Amino acid sequence: MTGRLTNREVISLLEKIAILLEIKGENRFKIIAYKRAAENIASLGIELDQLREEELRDIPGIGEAIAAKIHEFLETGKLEYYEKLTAEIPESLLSLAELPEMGPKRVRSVWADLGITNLQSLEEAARKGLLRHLEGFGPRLEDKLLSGIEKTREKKISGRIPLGKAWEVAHDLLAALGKHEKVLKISPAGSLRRMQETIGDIDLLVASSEPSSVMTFVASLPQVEDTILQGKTKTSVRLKSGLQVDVRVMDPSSWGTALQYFTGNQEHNVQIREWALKRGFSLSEYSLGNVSTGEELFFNNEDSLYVFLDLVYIPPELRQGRDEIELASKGKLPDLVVMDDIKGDLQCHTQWSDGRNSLGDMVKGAMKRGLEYLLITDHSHALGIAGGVSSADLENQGKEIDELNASLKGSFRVLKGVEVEVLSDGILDLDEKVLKNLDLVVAAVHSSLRQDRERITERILRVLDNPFVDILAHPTGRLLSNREGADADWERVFAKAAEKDVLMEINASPKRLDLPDRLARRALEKGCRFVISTDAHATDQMDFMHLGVGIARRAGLSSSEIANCWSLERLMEWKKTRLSS
DNA sequence: GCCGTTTTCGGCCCGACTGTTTTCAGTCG
Repeated sequence: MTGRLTNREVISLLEKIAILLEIKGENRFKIIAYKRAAENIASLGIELDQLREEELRDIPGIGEAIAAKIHEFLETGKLEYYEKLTAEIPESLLSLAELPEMGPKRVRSVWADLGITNLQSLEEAARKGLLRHLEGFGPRLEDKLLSGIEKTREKKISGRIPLGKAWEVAHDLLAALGKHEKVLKISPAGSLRRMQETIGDIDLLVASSEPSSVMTFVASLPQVEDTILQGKTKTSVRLKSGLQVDVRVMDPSSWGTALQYFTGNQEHNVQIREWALKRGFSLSEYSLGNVSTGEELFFNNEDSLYVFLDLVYIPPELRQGRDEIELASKGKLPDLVVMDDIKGDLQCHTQWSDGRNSLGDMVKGAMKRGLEYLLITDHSHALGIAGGVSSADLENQGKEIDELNASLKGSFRVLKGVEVEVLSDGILDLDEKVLKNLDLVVAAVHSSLRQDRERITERILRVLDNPFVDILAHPTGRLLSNREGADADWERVFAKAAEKDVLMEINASPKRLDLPDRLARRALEKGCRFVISTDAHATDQMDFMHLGVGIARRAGLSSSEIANCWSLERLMEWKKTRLSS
């Protein structure tokens, strides 16, 4: 056995195989199979190295051949098939395939005809004007490739951005577009609408009978750097921030099919179109065509389209190309939590530690957002960087909270809490006699996240065994596109959390989104219950709640499983029974 | 290479846009 391999490494291997096979010119369905397998692993809530080879085959899209390859790779750290493949097709061609406009055919072409195997030699050939002589190439493409190479070097082609950031950008664009008089309807689409944790580009769908006018307007917006492409119904622009925005304009009569198509994901769309075909209908973004009669059916909303196809409406967050169509056909989709279900926020910070606003302001912020209760959870003192509170501070804060509650006369309830630091051995930073006086206790790991799996797992399990801990904050500790989460054995963590009824947090901070949806789904399967918390360090950050709700919906969570959807009475009753058990 | 409410073999979504063409291939989603 070599060092452990993560799912990420298996996904990367399968993706590389797919691209190499494309360059090789293999059967395209074989290529799709590798890509599908990689995608399905990406949304898996369990580490592959915890599964036996037979169990790998239970993952959709993974059959005998790919299971055997994954198994070999996990066991030996190598894959003979891959080594043979790269002996035939140079691995360095993968870097060419990452360039915009360079797909497998063109990569093969420059390699086979000009012997080009890396970015430098491609750039040289383009500068010398050698590429334009290849079949299907020309001067325009040569220019595009050169600028693509340059942008890649300058890292100007932005990678995926966090969901929260994408919503900020989209919000402005939607507002601007909404003012255009020819815009009849407008909606976010794509991964943004599906609330995926990171977003590659922003997709917007517009209904209008004058597409060209709308698209010209889009290209003229002040945030736009340049127009990547513009056709009759579709335009893509790059913003000054580097982010790409795709706008598709459709006739309002096609709104239902168009929004369905443009929301995806790709795999869900493939499945829904196959599902429609089995029923004799061909689905496109324009309409649903009856294959035998040629009759076209139009849907002005998504709901009626799904219902026509003998399904119930599938919320965008569940359109992941998993088992959602099968569940929808049986009416077994979960009843997903919605923003209106949220009654309180169970993690926030004030000026008592590293928050920007006073306790009173945070309470006002929560009331303004229609909440009924707010748990104050300043950091405990071990987290020096955050100016954490001592037990004496907590006592004084408690008095402030009592006074606030007295003045609020029951219209809102401020709850006493803390985000208590978990030390490296799993011991808490505050005494039990302090913790037991609080309404709810949130425990969090902020340090030594890089401990090996056994050690960090034992550490978290010890926290879950502590009878005073009610909530485990941001369980993995990851920071999106910045820091990987802890490598804990989540199967054991979730089993223990379910046993002890410690609530798993879905932290809605755009930097975190933790638990991630794939792990939250797994936790749900293990019987866990949850909270969705903003972790607000200022009043405006209380608006992060919708991001957390999006992640929860992707995980298939209902309000009954989320403690801050409960009434205050039920929440406090729950706490009481925990203390007495 | 995967998969099964037409199938264990023969299928495996559908269209926009660009640059190269002179009717289309390649890329992208």
